[in-house]
Amino acid sequence: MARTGDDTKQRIREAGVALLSAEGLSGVSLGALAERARMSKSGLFAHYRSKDDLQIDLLLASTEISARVVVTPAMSAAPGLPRLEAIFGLWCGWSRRAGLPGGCPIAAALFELDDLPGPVRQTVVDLEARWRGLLAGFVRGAIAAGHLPEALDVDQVVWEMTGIYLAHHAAMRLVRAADADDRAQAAFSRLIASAADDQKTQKTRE
Amino acid sequence: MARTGDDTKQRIREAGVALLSAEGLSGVSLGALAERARMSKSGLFAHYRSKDDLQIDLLLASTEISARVVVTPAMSAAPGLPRLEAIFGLWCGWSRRAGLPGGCPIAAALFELDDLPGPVRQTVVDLEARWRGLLAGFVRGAIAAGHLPEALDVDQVVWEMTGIYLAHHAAMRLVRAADADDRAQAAFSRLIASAADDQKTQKTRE
DNA sequence: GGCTATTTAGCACGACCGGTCGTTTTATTT
DNA sequence: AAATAAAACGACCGGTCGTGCTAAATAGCC
Repeated sequence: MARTGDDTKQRIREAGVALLSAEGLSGVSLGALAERARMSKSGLFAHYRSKDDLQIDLLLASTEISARVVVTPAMSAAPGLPRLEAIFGLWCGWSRRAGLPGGCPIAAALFELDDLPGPVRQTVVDLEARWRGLLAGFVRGAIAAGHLPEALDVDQVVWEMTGIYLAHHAAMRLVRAADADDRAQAAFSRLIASAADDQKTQKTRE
Repeated sequence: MARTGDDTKQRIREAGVALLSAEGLSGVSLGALAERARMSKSGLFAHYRSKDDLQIDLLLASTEISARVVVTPAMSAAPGLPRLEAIFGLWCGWSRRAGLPGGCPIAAALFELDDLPGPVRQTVVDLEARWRGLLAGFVRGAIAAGHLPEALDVDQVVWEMTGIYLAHHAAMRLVRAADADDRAQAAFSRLIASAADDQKTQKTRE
């Protein structure tokens, strides 16, 4: 078996995710990626059916990495609120910790594919929904552990966590603000403190 | 006097901001914009020194619109907290209210120009800083009016408002979530409520 | 070593990119 | 009506884009 092609594909994915992180979806062109993977444009293209296919594969590869450096390590924290706090801390700036040269590829793609339709956009939407569901599970875990009130609007908390993450991304990448981590942590702490007294964020709709 | 060229430039800017809103900076190519402004590529280009120049002009045009539909109307609200609440409400989804076909051009550019350097990026950074300063002024206004505590960390509040705005943008444009406005409003209310009791968000550093 | 399947490279294509050219149209002034 | 200046035009430059088609290299198996 020992097919050589798998090694090459691995190389492509590595270089591709790095490029995706650094320059966004629009920066991932066949030529640029081929150069970085040290192979010809057509040789690279032979591994994919289309550019959409490539982009989707790179997005999936990104989530595989994030699962490895964000979700898995968070599971070693105690269930409930500690685990929720762990995953948020690991989430912010995970791309840096994963050795990527730029920011979170999915966050960038979120804004890049605003509304232009197509399979790539759908992939991003799906990945985002899945991640949102995963976060919601962590929040529910904190509720089950009695650390957060039953009546909490889980989706609202996840929604606001996403906002903090996006602000962190922007602060890090665009403004290059050194205090981004502190700001994000402060915002998250306030969110949790506010969620803890069920007065403020209790569920209003079904 | 009565120069014809100004009308044309006006048409270019209008079509350009619309295109920028719909497809982002990368969607604004000379050819595509020329087609939408119903003129030739070269005729369009004659109005600018370079593509960077064009993009910068369109970004400025966007802020002019936002100033008209966000800042100005907010000034008619009572000074202090009401005015702060007004500008936040007007901020979220302003592009839709301004008749643009897509989302906030600056927010999109924020993520599109992650880190690739150049004059366009610098423009976005500057515009963002200016907007941030403007928001900070509104927050300080609420403090001056006695609606928010003196010890409040103003920048932190602005930072979190930005997060809510970005989450709102993503929810509207990507997920097409119908409840984006409600979510944003709830998050903002919680932020203000939390800021009102100075325990949580008091200034820690200088 | 030769056979065959896979993997890579080479090459060409049409479309579009940002940008420049000389020319034609349009409007203003005399 | 003639002269002049501004504005828009169409053609075209070198490049890069995504994507096919074909040939060369490289592997595993007998």
